[in-house]
Amino acid sequence: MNLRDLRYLLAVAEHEHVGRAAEACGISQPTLSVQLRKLEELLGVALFERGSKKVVPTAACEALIGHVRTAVAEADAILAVARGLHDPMAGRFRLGIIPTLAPYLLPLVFGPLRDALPALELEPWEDQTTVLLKRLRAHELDAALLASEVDGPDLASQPLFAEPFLAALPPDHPLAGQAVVAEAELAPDILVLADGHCLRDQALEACGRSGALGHTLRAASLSTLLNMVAAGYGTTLLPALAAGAAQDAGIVLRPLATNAGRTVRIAWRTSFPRRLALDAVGGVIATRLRGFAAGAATGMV
Amino acid sequence: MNLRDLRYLLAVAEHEHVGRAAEACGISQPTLSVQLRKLEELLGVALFERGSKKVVPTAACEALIGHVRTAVAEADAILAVARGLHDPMAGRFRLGIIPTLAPYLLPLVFGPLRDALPALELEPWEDQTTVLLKRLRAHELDAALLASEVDGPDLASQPLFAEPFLAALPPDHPLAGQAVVAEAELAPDILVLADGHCLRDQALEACGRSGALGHTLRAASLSTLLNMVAAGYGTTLLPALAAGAAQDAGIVLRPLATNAGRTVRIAWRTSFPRRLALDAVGGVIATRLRGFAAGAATGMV
DNA sequence: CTGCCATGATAGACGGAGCCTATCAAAAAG
DNA sequence: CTTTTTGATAGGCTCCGTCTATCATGGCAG
Repeated sequence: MNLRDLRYLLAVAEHEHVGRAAEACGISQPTLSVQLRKLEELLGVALFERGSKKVVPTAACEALIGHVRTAVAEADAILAVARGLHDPMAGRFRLGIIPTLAPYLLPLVFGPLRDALPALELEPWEDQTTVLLKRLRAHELDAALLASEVDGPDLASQPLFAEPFLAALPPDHPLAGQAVVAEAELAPDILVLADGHCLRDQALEACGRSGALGHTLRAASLSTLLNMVAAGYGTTLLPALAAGAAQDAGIVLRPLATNAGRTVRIAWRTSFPRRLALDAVGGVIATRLRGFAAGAATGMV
Repeated sequence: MNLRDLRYLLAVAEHEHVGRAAEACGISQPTLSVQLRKLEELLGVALFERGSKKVVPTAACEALIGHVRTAVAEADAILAVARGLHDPMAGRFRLGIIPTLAPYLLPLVFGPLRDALPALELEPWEDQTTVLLKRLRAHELDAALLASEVDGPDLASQPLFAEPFLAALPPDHPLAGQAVVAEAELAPDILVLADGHCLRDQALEACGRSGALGHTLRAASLSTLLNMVAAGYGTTLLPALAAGAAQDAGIVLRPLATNAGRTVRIAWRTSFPRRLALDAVGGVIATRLRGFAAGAATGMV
C-alpha cells in the first residue's frame, strides 16, 4: 500500500468526483481511476459506488477513512518535523567539557555561541576526559572540549586554541618576587588535582616531576586547588583561563620561563553527521579565544 | 514519501543493523542502504549515524520515529479493517421496508436472516415507497422491500414472493357468510389507508374503484385499519401476511374470487457494490416465503 | 603486523509500477 | 438525436525499487 494512493482516496472522498480529485492531486483522471481500482483490489473492498453523476463513498470507505486521514496526517507531520529539523545548526547539541576548563571557558563563549547559533540548544556536560570519551562513543555527547589528543579511528579532533600555564603562588611565596618563574622552581611544593584530571599529569610533566607524589595534597577541583594555593599550602600550574578566578582569590600569577601550556581541542565521532554545527561551535570558540595565548602569558585575559 | 521506506526506517531503528533489518524486511542489504539514504535525502536530515559496528538513530530520527510508528500503525490498521470488511456478507445493511409489510414480514425473516448471514447487521427502515426510493437513491439505504416496480436506469429490482390479498370483514358483515368474496362486493364500504401507501391504490384498483373516495375513512396504518374493520366501520383488502394480526383482532378473512395480490420485490441501486449480500438477503426472504401464495389464499400462514 | 571477517556503500542491470495521451462507453441534458 | 459529461480502458514511456556483484573500511586473531 502506498501513501500516495491514500491521498488519492481522500481526494476522491472529498470531491466525490474523480476528475476534480485528479486535478486536485495533480494527476490525470485515468491515472486516478486506475490507482483507485488497484487500491480497492488490494483492500478487497469497494471504496466508492460509481453512479452516473457522483462517486459516493461506501460504508467500507467510511469505516476506513478515519485511519486513512490519520496515516496521511502523520506522514505530513513527518515531513513537517523533518523540515524543522532540517537545519543542522538547530537542535540540541550536547557538549562535554573537562572540569578544569568549563567554569572559565563557558562564561566567555556562551554569549557568542548564542549570537552566532541562536537555534542551537547547547547542553554542556562537565566530566573528566575518560568519562567524556566514553559518553562521546556511546552517543551520549555530540562533541567534547578536551585538553588532550584522541585516538582511534572512530574519533577525530581539532585544536581550538592554546592555553598557556601560569605559575600560581601565594602572595608571600619566595618566587612571587620574580617576574618570570621557571617550571622546575615550582616542583618542590607544587599542588595538583586528584587522579583523573588531565591537568594533573600535564602540570607534573611541565615542571619535570614524575607521577610519584606521595606527600603532595590533591584537590578535587581547580577551585579547591586555588583556595589551597591562596592559603599558602603550595604552588601550582594554572591554565590561563582561570587567571581571573585566581587573582580574585589573592593569588600571585607569574608567566613561565617556557611557553608551557595545553591545547584545548574539540573532539567528535568521525561518523557524527552534524559537521556544520560542530565546525560552527568550534569556530565561535576559536574566534573568541583568538590571540588569547599571547595576551594570557602576561596574566591578561 | 513511501510507507515502505517508513517500515524500513523502523526496522533499521529497531535492529540498529542494516543487514539484519534488510533481512527482516525481506529485501537485500544494498536495497535497504539505498532506500535509507534516499529517505534521508528527502527529509533533509541524517537519520542514522553509521559507526563501524552499529548504526545509531540520530536525535532527528528519535524526534521523527514516533510519527513514523503512528503512520505505519495506521496503515496496518487500514489493512486490518479492510480485511474485516472484506466479506460483503458482513457489516451494516440498511433495508427499507414499506409500512404495510414491515410488521408482518420482519418477524418471519429475522431469524432465518440471522442464521444465514450472522455477520450482516440488518438495519430495517420503515417508510412509504416514495421516501424509500429517495433514501435509496441518496445512498441512505442499501436496498428496499417494495410492492411496486421501480423505474429509472439507476435502480433495479427483483420479485421475492407474491402476497395475495384477502377480504377482511367484520364478523357480522353480510359477506362473512360466503366462502369466497368477489373484490367488487367489497367496494361499497371499503376502507383504505391514507395517501402515500401503495396498498391504498392497489386495494382500490383490485376492487374496481377509482381514486375518488370522498366519503371513505382513511387509516394512517394497517393496524388502525384493522381496528376499524373489527369495529364494523367497513371492509378492506388485506395483504395475506397480515392475516394473523387480523384474526387476532376478531376479523373474518375470506379468499378473493380472483388471485388479486401484490408482489413484494427487493430494489437496489444498480451501482450498489454488495450484490452478494443483496442476493443473499433476497434469497433468504424468498425461501422463507416460498409457497406462501398458495397457502395464504386460504388464510393459512 | 598482516591477513581475514563483518558491515555498509556503490555500480550496473532488469522488471514493474505509475503516469500520460488517446479513445471508448454510458448516461444525462438540450 | 446530438452533445456533453464522466468514468473506464489501452498502449507506451519513464523512473523507481530491487537484485547481484563488488568495493572500502574497521575490528580481530594468529
